[in-house]
Amino acid sequence: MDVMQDFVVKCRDAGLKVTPQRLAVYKALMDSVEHPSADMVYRKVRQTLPSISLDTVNRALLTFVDIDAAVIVEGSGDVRRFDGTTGGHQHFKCVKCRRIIDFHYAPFDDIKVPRALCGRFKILRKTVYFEGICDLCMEKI
Amino acid sequence: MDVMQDFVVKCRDAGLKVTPQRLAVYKALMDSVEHPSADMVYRKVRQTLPSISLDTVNRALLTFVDIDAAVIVEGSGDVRRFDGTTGGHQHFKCVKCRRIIDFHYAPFDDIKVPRALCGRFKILRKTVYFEGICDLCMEKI
DNA sequence: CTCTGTGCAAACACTTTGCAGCTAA
DNA sequence: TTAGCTGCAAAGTGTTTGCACAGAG
Repeated sequence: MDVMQDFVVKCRDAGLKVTPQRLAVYKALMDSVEHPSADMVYRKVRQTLPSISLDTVNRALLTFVDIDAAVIVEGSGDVRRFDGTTGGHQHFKCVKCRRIIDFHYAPFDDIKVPRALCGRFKILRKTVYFEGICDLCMEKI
Repeated sequence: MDVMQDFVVKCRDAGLKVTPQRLAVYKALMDSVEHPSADMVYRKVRQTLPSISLDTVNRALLTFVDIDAAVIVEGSGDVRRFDGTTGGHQHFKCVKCRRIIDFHYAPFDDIKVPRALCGRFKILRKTVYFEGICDLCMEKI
């Protein structure tokens, strides 16, 4: 299955137009491993689409979140960062360099929602999230 | 044990001065259940200390995080919010009204860190975090 | 007395909004 | 053709920084 093709289908299903900008933003997001901010995506997209504006990138990313084609990475008070891979992994964030690293530990994939919660709220997203100091930053100390 | 007394000790241990501002900010944070932003704390503190500035509140809160007297609540791209209770509970956040609700489910208190991670990184914080739509917002739909 | 903390103000970074022209469907 | 999208510009919001003075230790 082609990732870009899936994306086009997702847009169509949501009644969204498939524009060159959206395609470029999505591609840049999917090519990233660093869980980029809007600005990081903007810089990358400009290499192929120099006329695009930061606002468009921002709006595109937020739209992707709406249609479940991306997620906003959880984190403690920092710039908003995105992830084009919407499931099947967890995040570790370095509090020094702010690098976000994916990891996958199967037991965390589908953790149980306490009864007290699922009765009262509609749970849309469940995450396990770690913070700490990464290997590279440890060396520097 | 007195919470404020503990705080004073924590400051002293860290070599921080115990100022009226810090005491007031800490008290306001501990009296809050809404996981306030700097601005929310600021408004509350001004009722008792009208001359305090937002910057001081902000700096005080960040200092508290440094000395482990508070944590920044995890969340997906939004204003920074604080919690004076540093452990023993988890957070649910409503994506509509941005309300943050504490819950406690014992199995989440001390989740296991995958071997692949703890070898490479120094883990400082482990959280389980849920997002969704809260009871009040469900009614409105 | 000394050195940290505070208040003020400005700078900064990120995000959001309004609008006119453009373009995918 | 036309509803939705883009680019530009400006405003808004939240956060950080520099500095002189004040106050805790």
